[in-house]
Amino acid sequence: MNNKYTVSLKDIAESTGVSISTVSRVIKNKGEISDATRKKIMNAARKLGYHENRLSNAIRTGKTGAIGFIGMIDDSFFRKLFIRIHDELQLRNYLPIISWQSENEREVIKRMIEQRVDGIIFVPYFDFADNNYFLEVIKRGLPIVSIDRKIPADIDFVGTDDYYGGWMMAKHLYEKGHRQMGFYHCYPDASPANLRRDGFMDFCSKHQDCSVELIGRGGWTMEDDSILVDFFKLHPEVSGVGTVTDYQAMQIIQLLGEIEREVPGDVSVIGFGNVQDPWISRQALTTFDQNLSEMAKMAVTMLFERMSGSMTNSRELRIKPELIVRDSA
Amino acid sequence: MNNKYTVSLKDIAESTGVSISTVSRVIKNKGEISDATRKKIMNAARKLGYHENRLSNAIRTGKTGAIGFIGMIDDSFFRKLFIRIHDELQLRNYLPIISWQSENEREVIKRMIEQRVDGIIFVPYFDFADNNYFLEVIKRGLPIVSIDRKIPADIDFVGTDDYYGGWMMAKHLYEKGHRQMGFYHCYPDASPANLRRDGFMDFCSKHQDCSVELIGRGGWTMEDDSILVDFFKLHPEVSGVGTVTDYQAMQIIQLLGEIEREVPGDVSVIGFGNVQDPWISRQALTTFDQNLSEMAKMAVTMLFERMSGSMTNSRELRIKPELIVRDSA
DNA sequence: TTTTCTTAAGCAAACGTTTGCGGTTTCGTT
DNA sequence: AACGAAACCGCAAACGTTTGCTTAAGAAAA
Repeated sequence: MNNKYTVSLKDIAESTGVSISTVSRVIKNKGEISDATRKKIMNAARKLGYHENRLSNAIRTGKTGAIGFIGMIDDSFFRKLFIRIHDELQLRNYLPIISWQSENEREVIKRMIEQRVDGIIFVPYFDFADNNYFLEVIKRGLPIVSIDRKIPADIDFVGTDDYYGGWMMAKHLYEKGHRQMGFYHCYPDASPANLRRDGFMDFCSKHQDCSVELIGRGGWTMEDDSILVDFFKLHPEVSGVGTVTDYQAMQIIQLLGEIEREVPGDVSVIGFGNVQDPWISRQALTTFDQNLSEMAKMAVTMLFERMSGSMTNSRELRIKPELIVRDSA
Repeated sequence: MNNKYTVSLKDIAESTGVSISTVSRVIKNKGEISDATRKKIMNAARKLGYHENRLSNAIRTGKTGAIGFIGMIDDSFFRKLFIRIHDELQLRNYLPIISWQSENEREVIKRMIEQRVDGIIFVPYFDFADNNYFLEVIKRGLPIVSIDRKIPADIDFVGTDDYYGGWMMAKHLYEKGHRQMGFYHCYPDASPANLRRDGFMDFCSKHQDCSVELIGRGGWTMEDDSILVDFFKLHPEVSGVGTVTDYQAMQIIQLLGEIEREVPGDVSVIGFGNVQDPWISRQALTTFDQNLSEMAKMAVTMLFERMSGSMTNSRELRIKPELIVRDSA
């Protein structure tokens, strides 16, 4: 290292007049060292401000102590997920390297391999199409686990049981007496959203006295209020509404207020995600908790299992979301 | 490396029958190589899936290509800041290693030094008290820049001109005709919040026809609605309210609605931060933009200047926030 | 044919560690 | 006094690169 601020074993060795090996043994507390030299070396190390050099160890052992996290943390869900993953990694004395790219993940993965991360946790932003490079990387054995959204590759996966969530959402509304349902669905390309919709629709199909209508078209947030307004003009009988995210649910509740429909008096609304940002609303939202802590813990556990080489077949783990009944449904 | 999935120059050399040096020269495009061997080596590299090894280069040059980011990204402000810093780093082909710790930052800094990051961007969570270890690290020359909150150490700083922001906040209300002001202040330990308050109060003091009252006590969010309700019972004449964050502003606006005071008809409210989460509110908020892109760019620029060793004295840069007039004031 | 020049590619050292092996003390026993 | 054992510590190789120096071979010039 030509950095003036990094201190090496060599520096300590030279300042104390012993060999590098001896210094290493003292620092690592291995082998037999006399008390005199041990003290001498420890003092020098403290004085010089020595810090273990993970790089040179990484070069020998192949373990950098860094995990790559690929995923945009703009969204509240992904951010919370990342925070918990960070905490799990911190417990294991690992450090996360995080990056993302809007168009494709190729460059980011490449860059992380260059940095020799020990494994990658991958949260796809889109449903994944071009995965040639990805497959190539996996084939060579880089430990990877993906979260939330399954990609067409044979790798470990941890996510929410979205279909179950959608099903239970409809079930709850049904048990509360609602028979005319609406499902607000705006994520045509997102498999978790599609699964929730499928669960919701399937429950309704299975019950003859239950009807369901799809609300919405468009993108991630509900920019165009008229979609919902028009829907309720057309279907004034709908009294139970399921959504894909808490944000949608909140927007819908606010909009319903503006067209003089009370929640949950006239219409019940259920969200998904249990985001609970303190400012999101003053109306306590009935929603589904995705148990992010569990997801994070399982993802990291699976990654480390794969890093230790103990697993062979890829696994898929879907955590059941938990209904949180509050005031909106 | 004992990882089966990493490919070294040696692997390429062995598979093509040339020396490691030759392979290196081909990969790095340095020195004179015959077309035949160049092609042979390039093909082998592609086939084996070679990726540059930053670690072994780091061990020689002292440059890892990784930057440490220390700061909790729970808050929307810090998250957006981090996202922009990430983008700035990505432009320079650097990767961020991110971590934080609730109690103190000592362990995190230590861990990042172990990882031999080339520099650290530090966003203090609290106002910083115990900085012995910190100073020690800085003294040895690790390039650091801190953001948003100044810490008692002689390091580069980039932040918002908070005092100016508070001043302009009051000025805008004043120019809109308000003479009875309130300032909602709930962050006793946060210097940016204190500076905004100071600016706000000072403006009011400088104008004899202008009175100001401090609202609030407590933590980060306004858990206790009664604080505000009581305040307006006591001071019904207050018509202009400044706050420290957009979240506070939004909560206040919502609460004002509940006690039948119209915004901005009866009371004007200004936020700070221009968070603009799409779900934060349907009421367009008058607020101050902190120009996060500029902050991120300047922080990274300053860090790289220091990394290149060109700067000596520490610098302090405060970016003026920009008033964004919308519908709440 | 011999010398010089150019081109192409290998050798070896260095970066910071760890660790098996071996070497040198020191001390206790006979 | 001589021996053996234990305690302590250094040597050197290895991890993957880069790069100045050296070597080798072939071509051009003398």
